Amino acid sequence: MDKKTFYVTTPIYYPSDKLHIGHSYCTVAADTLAKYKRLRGYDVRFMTGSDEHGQKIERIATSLGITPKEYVDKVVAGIKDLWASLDITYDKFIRTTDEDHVAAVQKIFKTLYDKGDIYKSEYEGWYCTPCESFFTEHQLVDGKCPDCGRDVERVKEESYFFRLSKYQDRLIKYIEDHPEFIQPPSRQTEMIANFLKPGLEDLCVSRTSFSWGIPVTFDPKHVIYVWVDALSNYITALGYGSDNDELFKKYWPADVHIVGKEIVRFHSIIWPAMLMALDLPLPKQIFGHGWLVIDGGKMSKSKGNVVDPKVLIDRYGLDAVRYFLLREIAFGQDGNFTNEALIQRINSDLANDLGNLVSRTVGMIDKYFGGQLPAEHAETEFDADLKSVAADTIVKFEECMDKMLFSDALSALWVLIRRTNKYIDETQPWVLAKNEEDMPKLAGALYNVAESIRIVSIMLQPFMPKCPKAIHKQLNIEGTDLTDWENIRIWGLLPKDLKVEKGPALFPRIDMKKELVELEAAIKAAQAENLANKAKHEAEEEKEEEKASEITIDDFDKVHLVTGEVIASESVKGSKKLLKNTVKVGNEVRTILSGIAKYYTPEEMVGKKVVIVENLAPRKMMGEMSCGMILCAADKDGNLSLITDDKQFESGCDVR
RNA sequence: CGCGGGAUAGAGCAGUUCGGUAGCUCGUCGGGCUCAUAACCCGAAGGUCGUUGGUUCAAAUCCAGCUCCCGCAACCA
Repeated sequence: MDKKTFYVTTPIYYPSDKLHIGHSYCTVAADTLAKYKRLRGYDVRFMTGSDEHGQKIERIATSLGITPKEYVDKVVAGIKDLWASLDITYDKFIRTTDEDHVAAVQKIFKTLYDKGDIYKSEYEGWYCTPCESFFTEHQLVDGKCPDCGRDVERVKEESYFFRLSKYQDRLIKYIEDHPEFIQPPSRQTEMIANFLKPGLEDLCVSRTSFSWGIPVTFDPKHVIYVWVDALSNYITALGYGSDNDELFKKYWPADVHIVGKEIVRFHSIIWPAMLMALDLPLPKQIFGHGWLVIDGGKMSKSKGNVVDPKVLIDRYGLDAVRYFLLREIAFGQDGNFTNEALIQRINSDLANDLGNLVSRTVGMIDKYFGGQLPAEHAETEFDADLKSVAADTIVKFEECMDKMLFSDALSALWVLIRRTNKYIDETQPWVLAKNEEDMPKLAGALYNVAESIRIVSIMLQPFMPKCPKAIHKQLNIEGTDLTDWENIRIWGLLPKDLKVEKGPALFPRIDMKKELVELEAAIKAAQAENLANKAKHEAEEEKEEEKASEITIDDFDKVHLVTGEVIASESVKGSKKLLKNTVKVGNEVRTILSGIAKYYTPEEMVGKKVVIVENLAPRKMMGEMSCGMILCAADKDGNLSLITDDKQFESGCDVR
């Protein structure tokens, strides 16, 4: 008989920037669910990917002087890297630039057009020329562009529209008849009250204002806008609309689309309407998870407070990061991300409770029995309760996992871990070890602890890729069926004469005070690097614009360039970038501050014949007046190289 | 009156569906133990459950009003 299938997806992420910890959160949750379902014997299909079209990508690529495809190729490589470092076991990574996706989307668009669910009309809205962006009435801020604050103009653009309004009543009915469709329930309330009840407008599904997208086959000046392009990925990735739709037949409808709360709307209204239009079944569930918030506010690039998951993984390992994300925050709600909480979780839950439990257990078997238990065991009065807590934990854990209550599942699991620690205190192996006649009791107690650890390790597997394996190695059951879910309820499967191998600490304790300082510095450094990259993008974008506009010889004459000789140079207090240079220009001596400290030492500067902008308006920097500017060549990474006078003329020569 | 979420011990949260002695983790204090990663186990202190009013024998929970915080308002997980 065929196994039951389970199809789970994450959103496809927009590669306009590096992904942050929030994206990791969503993907780790989906991966944990996928791993759990595989463990429970399901035939799982787990998909993630990237949504690569659109104006924003086009613009970034242009500013970098590369094609959009070259740009997204680079970002996607980074995303795949990140997923590898978190052990994300996706079965398929779809890219909306994949050929088969493009073809399928074009087919879907045509089908909907032929059906009359897509029609051609005019899109009317406000247009900001400098931003090249359209806005609706609502989006404007005081009647001006929400991005740049400049005036906007009323424009009409020919566009294709999807008859979203047609499906409004069917959607309301479907959602009301299927209370499990939108999770958690508060999202359902929001969707109905906020969007469905006020009425749906038809949706603009094509654009002519940019070209980086999938062309409409029968009207190529239009590209298909994000809705049809991106949302369709969930079925095109299964081969829908291609010659081979076996996967589609097998896995659709999806069991759950895991999405962030801000895009629940697209997944619970637009996407189902599209599916209805295509006469396809709807996904069984849309789960809208919450956000990781920092200092009470959302993480955003403009605030510069995004957390780079790589930094955390490098410092603490993927197990700890995955555990923290799913334990600390109730899935479906917002939760705080703080460095303190992260380290605290690692220390109390992972190092103290779990890591130490394994360590003390294996340590005692080593110490009292030379690493191998004798086969003769005796019971203690505490055994029954430990076994019953273990049994209860399994039931609770399964219930929580089925409802995607990851945090509660882990919380339940830790009840068993603590109970096991307590069992050690109750049985007092160190006392039993003193009497020869208590050896069977001692062996039995340690055996029970090991069994409990085995059961814990089975439940841990979906959450942590590494730690359960390390435990199995220490218990000598790596790769056996003792780690399968089928064997989780049977107490006593470990060999009676269990042999153990002490390993390194699973989660070393972290010195909170010291680590906080270092971690903060590491996060800041990563953020600063991101900001610098962003600034570089913007600078290059500006350069691009400048290049485009030609200047006349008169314009050039305005800039007065002369040669000068650096006769003294010193670093500027409080600045890492600036050098204060004393420059001789003919008979004149002037002070010029220059941001080249990273590339030249003051000693190197002295004696250099440089080119300066003589008539630049003086400017104060770091408390010093700078008169003029020293010219440098800058490569694409921002490295600087002085422009010098090849024949070493006297200083003060005109440069033209 | 645009919509949604939130307000519970020093911190972070659960409990609110279907009213009935206020619970968890961390932190603090005290004790126990010594196998272990200064860990583990036990105990204690600490809350007028945002605010005002209502229903009820009984309200964190139901109803009405108010205050403050966060988010959304057509692609930020």
